[in-house]
Amino acid sequence: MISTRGRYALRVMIDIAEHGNGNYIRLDEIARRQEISEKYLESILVILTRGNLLSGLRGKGGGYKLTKSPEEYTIGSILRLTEGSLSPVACLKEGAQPCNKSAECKTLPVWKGLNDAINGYLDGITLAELTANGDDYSI
Amino acid sequence: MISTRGRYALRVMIDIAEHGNGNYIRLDEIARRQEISEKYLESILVILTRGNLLSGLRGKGGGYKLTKSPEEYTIGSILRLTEGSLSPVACLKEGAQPCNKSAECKTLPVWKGLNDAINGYLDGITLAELTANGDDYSI
DNA sequence: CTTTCAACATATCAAAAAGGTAGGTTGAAA
DNA sequence: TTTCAACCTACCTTTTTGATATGTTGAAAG
Repeated sequence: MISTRGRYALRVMIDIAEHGNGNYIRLDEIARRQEISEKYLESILVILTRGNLLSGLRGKGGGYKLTKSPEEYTIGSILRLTEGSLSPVACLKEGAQPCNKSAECKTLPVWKGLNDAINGYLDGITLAELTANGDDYSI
Repeated sequence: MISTRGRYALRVMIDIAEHGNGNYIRLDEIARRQEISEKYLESILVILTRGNLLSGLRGKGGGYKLTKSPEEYTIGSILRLTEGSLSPVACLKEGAQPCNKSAECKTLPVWKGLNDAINGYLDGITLAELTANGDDYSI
């Protein structure tokens, strides 16, 4: 359900939040710390950068840093970007053409409810709550 | 996330609950009504039968019927059987060898909470609530 | 102003999963 | 003993996942 792309993305965001302190961090440093291959990690950082969750800077002193403070990222926003969508079924994805049987579909309310449960849960947690210096997020 | 296997399985269970009335229903009848190919549907019914959610009878007058009343099936139990698992990550699947980094894993609590949210929601709905004659399950 | 450094871009690839098809076998009942 | 319909095994195509390799651009230090 959640692929390595999304899981790694979340780990990376935590890593940058904890070690960044507003400075740019190099890709190879993150890769080493998180034990992810540099090349695969790069493809994930591209997504996060294009989605404006991170900003990248080239050349000496370059790397990646957060574009906002950890409290402003929900886990849902990170995973929706990297996974493409968190919808349990295709017909609930953003921009999906509506199913012509949606009126009589007996299962649709289940998927809608599940969708809300998933997104609601993940949007209730921020990146700050997962970092060492963040608040504890246990319920 | 939820594949056609699980989605079809749920639709089929609703179909049998609504049209069965304790009698055996033939596969081709369900396939026609649900507009699913007989062969693909067969592979799904095998899973439901092996998992004892349905019982099958061969020969004339044969088919499939529920093994218990619709109120006794949770949606979660149907989907867990057909999808294999509803865990958002591999390390939370039943019988997965525990990750050696689980102690320091900052993301594990997120996955555990998500797992609980998903299974809790889906185990809170029964098959009876999705059938025409069942109760409305809206919250 | 050129060298260095590190992000950015593109192309390719193998393995696994999803989704579906085909044909034959068994067992229950008429 | 014939018919019917579930059951079983094997195969196949397409898509997704999870990478790897090679080269290009742009920012900054010297």
